[in-house]
Amino acid sequence: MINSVNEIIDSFFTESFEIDKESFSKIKKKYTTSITDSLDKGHLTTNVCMIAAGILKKNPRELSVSLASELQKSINIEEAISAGPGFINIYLTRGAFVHSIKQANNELLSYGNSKGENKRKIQIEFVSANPTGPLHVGHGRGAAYGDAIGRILEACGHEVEKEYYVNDAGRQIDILTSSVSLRLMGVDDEEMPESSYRGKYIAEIAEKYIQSYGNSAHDKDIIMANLPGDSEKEIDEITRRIKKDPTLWNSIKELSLNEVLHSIKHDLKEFNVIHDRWYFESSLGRLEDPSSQISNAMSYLEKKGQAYKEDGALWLNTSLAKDDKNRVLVREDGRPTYFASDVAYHKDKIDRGFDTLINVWGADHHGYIKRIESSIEGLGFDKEKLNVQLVQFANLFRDGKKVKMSTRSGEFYTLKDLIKEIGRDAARFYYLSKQADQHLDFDIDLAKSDNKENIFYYIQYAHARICSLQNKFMEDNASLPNSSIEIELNNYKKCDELIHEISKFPGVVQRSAANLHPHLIIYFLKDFAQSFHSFYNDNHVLSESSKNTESILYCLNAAKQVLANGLNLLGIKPIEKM
RNA sequence: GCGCCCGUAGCUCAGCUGGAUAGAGUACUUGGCUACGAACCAAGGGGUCGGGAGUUCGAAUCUCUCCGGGCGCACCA
Repeated sequence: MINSVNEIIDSFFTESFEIDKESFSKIKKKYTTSITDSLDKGHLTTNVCMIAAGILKKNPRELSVSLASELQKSINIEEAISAGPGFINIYLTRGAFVHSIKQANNELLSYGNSKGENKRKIQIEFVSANPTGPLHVGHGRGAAYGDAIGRILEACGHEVEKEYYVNDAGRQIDILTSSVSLRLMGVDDEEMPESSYRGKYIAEIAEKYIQSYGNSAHDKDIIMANLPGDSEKEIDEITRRIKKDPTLWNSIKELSLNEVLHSIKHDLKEFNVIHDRWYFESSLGRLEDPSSQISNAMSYLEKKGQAYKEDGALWLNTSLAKDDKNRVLVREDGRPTYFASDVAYHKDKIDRGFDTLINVWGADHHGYIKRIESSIEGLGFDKEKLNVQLVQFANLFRDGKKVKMSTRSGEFYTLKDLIKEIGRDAARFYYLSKQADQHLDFDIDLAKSDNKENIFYYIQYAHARICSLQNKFMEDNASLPNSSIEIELNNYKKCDELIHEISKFPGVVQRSAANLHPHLIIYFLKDFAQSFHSFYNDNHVLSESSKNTESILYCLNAAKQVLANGLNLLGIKPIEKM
């Protein structure tokens, strides 16, 4: 509908005025026709006259009066009125206005989706937590966010691949392996080094290891003798000693990594988050191997003159792209930095042919963005391909107090705990309820409460109420109604506000996709639920005349579809019965 | 010092590429179940959108500047 209005507007300007191409494209670029926020301004509104007035040096009011009379000729438009400083408020014919009810009833699950004129191949990399322990509540936010934008982008016609980058090659994995090894040697809670992982899950992994391989531990007295005082050096020295038995090391490492990955995958599945691909850092290969991906990436950068040797290390000239300083790719001693792996990984992602790479990162990584962007430019690609979305940490509150979390000691509130306490869908909902790059105070008590303050249930309640009405109706009828005849004939108008809201939904989904903002859907659903509850309270649907009841129910089915589709885009299952 | 984010009602927050009288929830004061689910609805008060300047027909929204708060700035991962 908006498109056909825009066509009239465009031809009005191109045909009625001697207008050069440049001015017209300026107007076309700036003006908008949109659904009004409330019905007292009509159904649609456009600001084109105020935009054009400045460019054509005309009076906006006069423009709007003549454009309004032009618009009124359209068969879908009942009336077009010039309003305010030069807006045009458009009243659609009854048929055009109620069209969205039919559309939602016909398209069902795909109502709100769009075809995507510029369909892109998009990769979203998210969560990517180091596989050194269970996911905690901080990871949950990134998981919910990445998954939701994936669903929303797909609904807008894009091709989306979701990926988890597994850092299985670095020092953190060494520490994990050492931690498990120490447990196997019988090191107890008190004795565990400060920098080791000490959570309960470490002991559980050790237990698993014993079950599979028996207890073939290192000699505790040798490993633990004369360790350096500095806690970081201490754990590294322990690792060095344990690694002297490579067979044992590798078997412990392999089992530990598998166990942790298994639990991460399990938690994500419980959270309704599925990654299409798990990409292992180790698959980039080693620098010693000249045919590995990481070697290829490094030599490619060197050949292009982007990387250079200095003080025995290999540096990337990132400051050319406005990074503060150049960064080391390969250390003096020949070991690659984490950055080197990341460069190689991003090269691989681009080589795989994605138009857009969305990286969902924890906010503490924001200093890292410029560096990666520079490396992408250094590789000869447009840095616009990369879109980094930062996710701020979520603070949990219970009884008005912040829930404490200390990661190293292992006493932390895991994602699993959260799902168990408030449920998967409520957790997803509240993670998504605020723009991702802003701090989120996650109130556990609120998420469990059962009043309007808990907007998750407020929205679900609207859906459940419609289901309940339908069930009641079905007690005496064979099937649900399939038209809104009384509403179409304008005999019943009390649903109008709701219909107006139904028609807004596809636009909300598009905006949400364009900005990568799932929370826009949440706030829309909240307002939408409010419109419904208000209608429901004022009107007793099932005691209307049978014609009216049927028409209303057909309309409410469209409303139910909007609620369901909105929730589905967030990865949340609509509730049919509270 | 440099970079990123934030500052909107007492509190928690919405506000889309600039648009018409700045919105919700909560709290406070009231009213509404002999009807489909009261986990609900309705009404009221509450604001110099951190301050200032600029761009514009029009600014909470864009630009600059100042103030206040948070975070990040490794040959760690």
